[in-house]
Amino acid sequence: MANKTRRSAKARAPLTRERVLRAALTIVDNSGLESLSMRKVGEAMGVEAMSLYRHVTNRDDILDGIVDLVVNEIEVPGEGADWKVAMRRRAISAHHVLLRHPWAAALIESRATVSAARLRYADMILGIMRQAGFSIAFAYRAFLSLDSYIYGFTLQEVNWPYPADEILAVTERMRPHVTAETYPNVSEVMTHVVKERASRPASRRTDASPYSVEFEFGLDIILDGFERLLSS
Amino acid sequence: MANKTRRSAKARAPLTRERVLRAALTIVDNSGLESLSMRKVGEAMGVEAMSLYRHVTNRDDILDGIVDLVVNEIEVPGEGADWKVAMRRRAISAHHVLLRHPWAAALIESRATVSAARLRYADMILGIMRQAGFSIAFAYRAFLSLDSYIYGFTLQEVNWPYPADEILAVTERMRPHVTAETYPNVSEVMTHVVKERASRPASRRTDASPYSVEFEFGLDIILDGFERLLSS
DNA sequence: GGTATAAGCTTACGTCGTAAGCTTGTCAAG
DNA sequence: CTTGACAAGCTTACGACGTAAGCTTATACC
Repeated sequence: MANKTRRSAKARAPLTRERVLRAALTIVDNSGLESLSMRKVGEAMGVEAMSLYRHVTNRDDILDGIVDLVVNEIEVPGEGADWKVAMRRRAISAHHVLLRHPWAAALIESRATVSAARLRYADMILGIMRQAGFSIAFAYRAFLSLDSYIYGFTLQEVNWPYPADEILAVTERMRPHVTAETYPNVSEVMTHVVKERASRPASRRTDASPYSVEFEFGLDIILDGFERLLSS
Repeated sequence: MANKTRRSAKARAPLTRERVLRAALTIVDNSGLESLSMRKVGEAMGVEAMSLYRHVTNRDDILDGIVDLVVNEIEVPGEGADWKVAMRRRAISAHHVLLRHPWAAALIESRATVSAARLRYADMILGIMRQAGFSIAFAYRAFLSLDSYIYGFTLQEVNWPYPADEILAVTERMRPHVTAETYPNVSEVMTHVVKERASRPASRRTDASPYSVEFEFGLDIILDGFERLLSS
């Protein structure tokens, strides 16, 4: 009772920016970006919506905050490793992280603010390439290209109408509209994908995403391109 | 007066889905995605918001509709041309179109529905590659990779804090936070970009986007990668 | 005990998408 | 010319949203 930090009847941990962002992240991960509202975040913390404004400046600030939480989840190997291995690993890590938070790819690219977390991220990646002998101009363009690919691919992937394990259901639903007469090439690809998935081992690796094969196809083309330019 | 199609005092063209979508597109192009509301579209057409529901099913339907308008603006060369030239041209066309409608890149990728316009688009591109000797699996992956790059790059570009012609102002504003001590590699790149822009002719081509050099850097890496895989 | 401060709360405003049902102009059938 | 059906646009209303302005209350220090 006479506890130094005693609070009113309904005791609860005090609000902090950190805790607000965590609560928001949970909501967004569970129910999607569109269901993030100040009122819902408040409710999740047992607090009124307006109380949040003591700890974050507004809704956009929350969005920027959870983007940073996600960016910090991406693993960037130290500068010691071979640049190609390092770039490949961080690309795959980014891919995984963005799949774990399917709303994040869209949000990261649509936020104009460049936070400290993103600066740090960019700096590490540029550093790895510079140390490997990339010129400044080359490292800059390589970074832009590779990140464009990573975000673009993942964005398509997470917004694909249905998850990869329902691909059979999807194709069946689309079949009536996609026939050899209407869209011959799409039709051809659809049957190919279905067949190829059926024959693919249940999961190549336990942690692999359903589209990691396709992701790594483009990734390796880009990295090989860098390598060729680097040695010329 | 006794006109067969006489309308009430305040005459105006009748609503159609087409006209609603055009009005919405104008609003979004002029004032951004966030300011598209049913009420504003109605106002722009001299009509109440609820009247729109006779011609579109809801707001999402409008979004799908204007995405299709934009997708149809992308030029896809016929199947006759060399595949590499054709892919390069349509990538650059897509890039231009997405810059003309800066909200579109984010929206296209975040819409789950696959419209007829997008199916037609995909079919033409797959067709060009198939005809050039790409296997089904190869064409599928190439299409995914290239589009990931195009959308990812443009999405970063349109959300860049400031347009390219203000790049000097931007760097100056960021300088205090980005120094050789805090983020050495980003700092290095920033000075390089500023210098390089200063020496670059005002515009390489009149219709070129400010980042077309960077865009085509990654584009050519990917296309060259396809070429190498094709001939092996 | 007194009082300043910070944390959370209440109320309120303007905006949004859209459900439900109403009015009115048009035109074919009788 | 009347009738009545139908389509197009309108009115009203509801619950959700972000957040401005100001209030209350619990704690911390003198």
